[in-house]
Amino acid sequence: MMANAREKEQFLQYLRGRGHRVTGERLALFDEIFSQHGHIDAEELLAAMKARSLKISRATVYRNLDLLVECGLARKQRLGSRGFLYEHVHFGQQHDHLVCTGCGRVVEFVSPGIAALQGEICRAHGFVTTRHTLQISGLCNLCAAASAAPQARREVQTHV
Amino acid sequence: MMANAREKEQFLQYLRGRGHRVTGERLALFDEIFSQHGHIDAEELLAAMKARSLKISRATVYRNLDLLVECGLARKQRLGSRGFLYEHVHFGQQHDHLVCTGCGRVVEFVSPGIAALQGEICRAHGFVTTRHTLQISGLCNLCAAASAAPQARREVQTHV
DNA sequence: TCGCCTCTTGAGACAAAATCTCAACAAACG
DNA sequence: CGTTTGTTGAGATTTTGTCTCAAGAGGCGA
Repeated sequence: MMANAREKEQFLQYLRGRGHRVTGERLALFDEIFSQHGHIDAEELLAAMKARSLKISRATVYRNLDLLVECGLARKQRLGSRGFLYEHVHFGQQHDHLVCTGCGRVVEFVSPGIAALQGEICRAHGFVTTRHTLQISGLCNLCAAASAAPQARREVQTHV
Repeated sequence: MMANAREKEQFLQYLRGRGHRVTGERLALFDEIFSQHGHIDAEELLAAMKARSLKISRATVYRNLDLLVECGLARKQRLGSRGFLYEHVHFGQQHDHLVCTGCGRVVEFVSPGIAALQGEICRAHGFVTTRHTLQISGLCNLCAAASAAPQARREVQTHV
């Protein structure tokens, strides 16, 4: 049950260190996002909390999700065409995303090689790599097959 | 003036091959996006066309931008927190983006190394790399400095 | 513990971005 | 040239997220 003790401690330190208040809503939101697996959007998070009879408003969810992102306990990303998705972050955890532009499927991956090159590129352009994010978009095998099939008789592009 | 002749030919082939009609609006939109440099959103594109006294509606701009993306002549990406940005694509051209999450600045870069690893990762997960996109988010030097300064006296995190 | 100060919250208005509706229009084709 | 059917335009609608401001509550000193 205390699986997120370190993260919660980090959250409390962050709040106090910044002069922010430790409210019931903030703690409830923390618990909720750390009980969720994978990516979830603000609206779903709100619904999940309402379903548990927790009283919290949409505005508060949005505001405090940004707070969690600021202190590094959550990531906020555009993985699909719709809005932002959030996911909680554990100590030392780091992965990036492969997103299918066809069906929206998200695959997590870890690539030390890319991480290293990414660091080089950031440095070369004067970027700081804190809280960086790397995202690759493409078509998953199913969507690639689906999009190729209906155009099977399409003329071969002679250019390139 | 015929600088985009190959691309326009590709567009016409795409339209005819799919049974789509070659309309004045589609050609005008093609000309507009290929006359623009860098990233531009649908609304700006619409405004630019209106400014040239071209008659076209918002819905048509959105619909046909998607068409251009489908045939590979444009890229549609979320580079900022707001909506989508579009850019035209030339034959063989390929670059990726480094986006500052602080100020929204976008830097284009080319990294053969990352491209290769990206290909490997896609293959490993059954993704097809056509029309792929790679995006790195971070903080540019200015934003990093700005965000570090006000918190200079912040306690050192003892974890990790 | 009490009370004050100020930050935070909630409900709904508001704003921004993109899609949808459907009648009028026009490209393609014979 | 006329028919067929994909396309367009204007505005309503949906979606996603932010803003407003009065009411509520955390934190701190006494």
